[in-house]
Amino acid sequence: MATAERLILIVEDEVRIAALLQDYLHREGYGIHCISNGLDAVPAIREKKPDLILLDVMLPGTSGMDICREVRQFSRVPILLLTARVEEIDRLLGLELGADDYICKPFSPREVVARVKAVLRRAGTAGISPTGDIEIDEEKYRIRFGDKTLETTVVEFQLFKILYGTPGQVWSRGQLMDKIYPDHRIVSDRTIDSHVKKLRKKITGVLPHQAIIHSVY
Amino acid sequence: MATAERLILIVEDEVRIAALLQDYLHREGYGIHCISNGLDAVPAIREKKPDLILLDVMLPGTSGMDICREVRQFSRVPILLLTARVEEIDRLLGLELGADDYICKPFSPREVVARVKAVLRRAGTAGISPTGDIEIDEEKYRIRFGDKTLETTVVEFQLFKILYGTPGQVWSRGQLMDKIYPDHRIVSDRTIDSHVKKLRKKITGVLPHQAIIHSVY
DNA sequence: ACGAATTGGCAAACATTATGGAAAAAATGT
DNA sequence: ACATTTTTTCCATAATGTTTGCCAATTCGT
Repeated sequence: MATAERLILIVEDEVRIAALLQDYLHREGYGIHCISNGLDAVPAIREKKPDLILLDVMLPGTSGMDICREVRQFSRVPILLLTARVEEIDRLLGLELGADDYICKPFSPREVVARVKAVLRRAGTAGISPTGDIEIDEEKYRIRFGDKTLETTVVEFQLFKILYGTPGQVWSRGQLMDKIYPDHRIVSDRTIDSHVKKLRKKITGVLPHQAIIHSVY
Repeated sequence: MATAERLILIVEDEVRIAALLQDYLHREGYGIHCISNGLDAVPAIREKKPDLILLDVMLPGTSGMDICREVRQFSRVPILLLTARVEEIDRLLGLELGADDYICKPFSPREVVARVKAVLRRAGTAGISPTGDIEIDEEKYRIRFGDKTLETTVVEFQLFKILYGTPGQVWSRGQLMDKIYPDHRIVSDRTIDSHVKKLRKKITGVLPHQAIIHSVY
């Protein structure tokens, strides 16, 4: 099954670098959105809901580290930090910002592309989940909570990934449809309901007395 | 009831990295054995029979990939590959070495620990049988399970080797075709189905009530 | 409290994928 | 060339997944 186009948000003040990255990543088939000011980053992330963020550490306005921390309050979207100096990486690692990878300048665009791919591939599989013990198997469409495993179908799996990746966020049926169906296909609202229902059922079968997915009128 | 201590074999030439890993993993209660030379790896694995192997890809002596392949000929012990560059992962994934996971340098030791735990957990639940009771005869296309022997045809034999060498991994029909037919010949998908069917039949004839090959819808 | 709109749940219709049987086609041995 | 085995294709059926329509339950605005 094909996946929807991945959107990458680049937060980088040096225009030339941003353009270079945009160029390379676009060529790889990713959708790109660029931001040059740190202050605009968080609102843009909330709105665009990108699949991955390339985040410069040194920014006018806010620090990339602060943005990283802030984003982690409401989203688990993969974040790749760009930093000027190698020595800094050690420090960043210690800070446990919740970033998924780090790249040093000067970097080759190819390397960035490679890391983006790597991070996207293992998005979810890495055990960096704040909630604790969870593991997502992209190949078998399995989700493990602690010692219990959930077998899901493709649609349910995608749905879970979307919702899990954006805790506390509200999605409309239309938005979910756009995410799940790459071809902007139109299906009935009931379809989403149905999948949500099945997913809920499976989740409560494993985590009883714990409402995971909430509805907003 | 006491559990036997898990032994982890680290194959890494950079002493500082090896020491770091040893330190962290030891603190988690694992038994550690370190090897700095690729040539010593396979004999050590045969002798120590570790529960997991942390294997550097770049090694003096032999390549980690070769070691991985060689080990998979006689054991299904979980292998975690360490690699220097992200770009390399793409290549490694394509090679289908039968490794269980990949980690890029620079990695945080915490991440390694997390992945080690994850891989061991998977291996534990998957009920992987240790090396002993199986023997593969490349010449006569025979596979011996304990005291029972399986006579297979060439295609069935290849199929078995591929699947046996990569436990838990999901293969598409196309991937299997590429593996089985070196000349990139194109055959119908049903062909793979058919061989899988026959192989299953032969296996269940010898190991009843044991599903070995699973399908992912 | 009431009607309108939204959501939840179910079952049936529909679509896709897997499996097993059988037979054609190709390869192999005698 | 013939018989035998193996590989491949085709088909019918079963199993699994997806989507939709319907109606009850819930929520919202007035």
